[in-house]
Amino acid sequence: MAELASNTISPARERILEAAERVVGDVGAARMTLDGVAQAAGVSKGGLLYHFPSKESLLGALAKRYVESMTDCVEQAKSGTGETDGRDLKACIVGILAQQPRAKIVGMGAALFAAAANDLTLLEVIRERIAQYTKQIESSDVDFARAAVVTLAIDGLMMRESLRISCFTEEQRERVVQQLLQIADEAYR
Amino acid sequence: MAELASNTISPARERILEAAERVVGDVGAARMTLDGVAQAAGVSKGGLLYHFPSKESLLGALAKRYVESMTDCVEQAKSGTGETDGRDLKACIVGILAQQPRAKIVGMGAALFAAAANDLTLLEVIRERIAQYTKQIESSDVDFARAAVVTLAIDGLMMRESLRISCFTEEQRERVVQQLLQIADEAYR
DNA sequence: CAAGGTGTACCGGCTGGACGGTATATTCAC
DNA sequence: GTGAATATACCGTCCAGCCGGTACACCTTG
Repeated sequence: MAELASNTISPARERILEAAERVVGDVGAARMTLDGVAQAAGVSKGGLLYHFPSKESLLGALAKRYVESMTDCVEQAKSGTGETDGRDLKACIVGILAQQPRAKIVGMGAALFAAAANDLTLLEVIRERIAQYTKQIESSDVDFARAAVVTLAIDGLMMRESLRISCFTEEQRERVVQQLLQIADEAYR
Repeated sequence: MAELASNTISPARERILEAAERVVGDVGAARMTLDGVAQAAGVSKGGLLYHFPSKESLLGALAKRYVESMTDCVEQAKSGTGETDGRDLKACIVGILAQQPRAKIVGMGAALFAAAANDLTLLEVIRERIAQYTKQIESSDVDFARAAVVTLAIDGLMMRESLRISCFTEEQRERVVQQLLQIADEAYR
């Protein structure tokens, strides 16, 4: 478990969020109920509602958590490889796709779809993040189109894996990641 | 119960499917109700239930329609550019991403997510299609990794647009498509 | 051809159950 | 004892699926 530097962290709160992700992955976004999440988290419904006053707030927290966790992964990979900032395209690839507990990313993707299924506006957080990133690669000296293709491919792979419709073998997946790294390199000519 | 052969095209049936896509796009997957779809299609709920005996069957039809429509787009683009088969990577790009009524793809993507939200198993159709396509690019003489990246980027862009979180300008999007075409070309060296 | 029969397409009300949310009770920490 | 954290019971709403009915287009058959 990584320690979260953000706001006050309640252990129960975290347990609920994790349980919610599990439930979504198991039964699908639309069939995720508050009772189900509470049961999976080992908490009563009232306890759940204490931490998240409404279903929407739970979904919102899930979406927010997704963005934060994603940024964490990239940040971690960036400091790990010692890349200068402005060149975090490769950190995205390594940080997101080569993550050790693969299930983490899959679960968070599923949570994202849950948020989307229940309320499209909950995706605003993601949209802002994408807008920010798009602007970043546009204003830097990197080849825009190549960099954009890399980010799109990352999204595509994540989506497939979250929806469990990815059909790559481990070896094929590794080759794809290597290819993405190469395209990212080419973008820095 | 009336079993409909998959080929029979009832005008009402088609109208319902289109309405369902519209509703999903408007209110989100989880808030899609049979009443809402029936109203949007200009039929009564009973009429809807006549064509689709259950909500699941409606969702299933939506997913199936998605796959079929996708194949149609590619097939159409392939015959349009006169490419030899085995080289339909570029046809995928042109057929799916450069589609004229953009809303069509967006709507179908939304429908796909609706199906996924209500029942993960409905995605089996998509999974099979992806498996088939993965095998195809693996066994052909095309550079597997490059081709895979192209398909992933297509998926990523489609997903972003279906979820309305894409932030590209028209001009940027065009450059991305051109870049994909170029990478597809490079894959055939 | 008329009268009754049969199948298709569609309608709209109903209901049982599920689900989100509230109100209230209880426990625990300080 | 005070307030945070958690549990239980309950309420109102919403919705999927069912059912009985209608309209109409066809057969039959006498």
